[in-house]
Amino acid sequence: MDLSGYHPRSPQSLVSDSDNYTAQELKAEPDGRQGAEESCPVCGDKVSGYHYGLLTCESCKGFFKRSVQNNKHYTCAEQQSCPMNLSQRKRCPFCRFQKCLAVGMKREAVRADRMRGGRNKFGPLYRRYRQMKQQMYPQVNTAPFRIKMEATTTHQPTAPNDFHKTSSPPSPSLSPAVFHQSHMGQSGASMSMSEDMVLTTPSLPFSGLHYRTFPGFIQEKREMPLCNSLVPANYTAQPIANNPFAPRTIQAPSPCSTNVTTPPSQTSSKTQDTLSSATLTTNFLSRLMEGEQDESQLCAKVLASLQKEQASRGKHDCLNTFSIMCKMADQTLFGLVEWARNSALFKELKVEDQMVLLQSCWSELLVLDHLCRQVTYGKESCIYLVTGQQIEVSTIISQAGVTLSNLVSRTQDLVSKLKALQLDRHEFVCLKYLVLFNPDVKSVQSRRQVEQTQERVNKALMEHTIQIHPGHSDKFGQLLLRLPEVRSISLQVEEYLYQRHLQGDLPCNSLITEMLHTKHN
DNA sequence: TTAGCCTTGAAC
DNA sequence: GTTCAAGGCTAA
Repeated sequence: MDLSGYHPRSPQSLVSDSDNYTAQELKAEPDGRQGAEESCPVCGDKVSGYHYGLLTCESCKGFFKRSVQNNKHYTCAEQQSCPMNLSQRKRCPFCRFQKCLAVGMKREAVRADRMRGGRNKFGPLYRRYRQMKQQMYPQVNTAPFRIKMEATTTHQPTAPNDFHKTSSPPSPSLSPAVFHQSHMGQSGASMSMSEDMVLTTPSLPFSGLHYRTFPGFIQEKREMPLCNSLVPANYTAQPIANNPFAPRTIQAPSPCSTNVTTPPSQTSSKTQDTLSSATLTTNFLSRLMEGEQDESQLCAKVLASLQKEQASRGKHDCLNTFSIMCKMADQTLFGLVEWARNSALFKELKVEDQMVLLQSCWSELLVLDHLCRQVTYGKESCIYLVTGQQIEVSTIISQAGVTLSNLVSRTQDLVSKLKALQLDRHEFVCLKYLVLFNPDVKSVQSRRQVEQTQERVNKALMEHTIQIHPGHSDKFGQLLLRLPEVRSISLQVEEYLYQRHLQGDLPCNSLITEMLHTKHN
């Protein structure tokens, strides 16, 4: 196993003991988010540290260990969906163990030889998780945001499907987003990030940052503290005319209540077979959609990160535009890594394979993410940033060098093609999975498993395009034909970023830098 | 069987 | 020498 590839011991590495966010720190820090006493993802009890792959409490650690060591086979007396919390965790070991596995506890971390002490292969993984947590939930409570914000135009955009509006306000703990709203308020704003360029937000298509999401889509049900509470329980998203990201006529059943591995019900009718196949595809796609990150949350994280970065600098030491862009990309990348890590399909892979796959495709995922944002929100002549700001393509091209201009042009060309194809959200997610599950990556151990998943996603994408766009028979092929260009752009991005890094332009303590180093080492 | 505390030992 | 995630011990 070679984990060093994923955690280079370079001087630029983020990973250092002083940077690590230990379980002790997690418990001790008074900060409202990261420093808060984290709760066990299985039962909600207080975590005692990393156990078998993730932060859990002492009792679930012991329970998981006993279950695996003694090869326990529990049964559930109910419907295999027993509530799991501090007071009820002892009631149903079956559901408890299932929850342990579902949240990502790893059987392989329980030692077969029962050897005590020492560290295991998950050490680097734990470090990575801490690092991600630190980056994704920075402490931003008190430091003033020193990026200059200037209100320019009064603008109160209306969301096309703003069903969150009447709900309760977001949690006060979401300080970055709250800050953003209170400072940008009802106005458009420009962010003077450097002397060389000013980004403006002349027209945001959403009524409020907190409620921004892909229009027409129900919020993800799980792990969505921001939006989940804002969606009425009985809400059903309605398709929006001409909105490629709106759900179509085929309504996906709740992913929680369906089992994609369940064979179709017995029927001899060809029509029914087709319907069952369509349902299976829809269910599978729904599962893929489960882990999609909410755009507003990502936006809040990016803003928080920028705020933290700026707060740590001197009053007259503003981030330049390139640094801000890098920071945005870095936070987006953290989000993508988190997305992959939370994916049920991805979790089935060995940790080593997860790492090499992510290491191989991170830049492609970034490019795809960017493309999706442009297709969804972007205007023809603007680039839509993850922060909700827009920047004129002509401004970039006039001020950027040859390589960057070329990259922007190529990307915009691709955006145009994808817009013409009316890429929808399901298709976009499938493309991400196809890129992630690449069996051709060198040193993948479970190649067959990766291959099978890729084939499965491929099939789902094909069936989806046929179901949703029956009049556009070649859409599937057209979508796949875009992937080599995505790959090509991503390689050019990597090369460009590496050159900027060698020139000292890239922030050292970034995930992107680390990824670049790993590749070049 | 559970769960809190203790011991261990490789990695740093 | 320190850290921290393993396994072990044991009272409830």
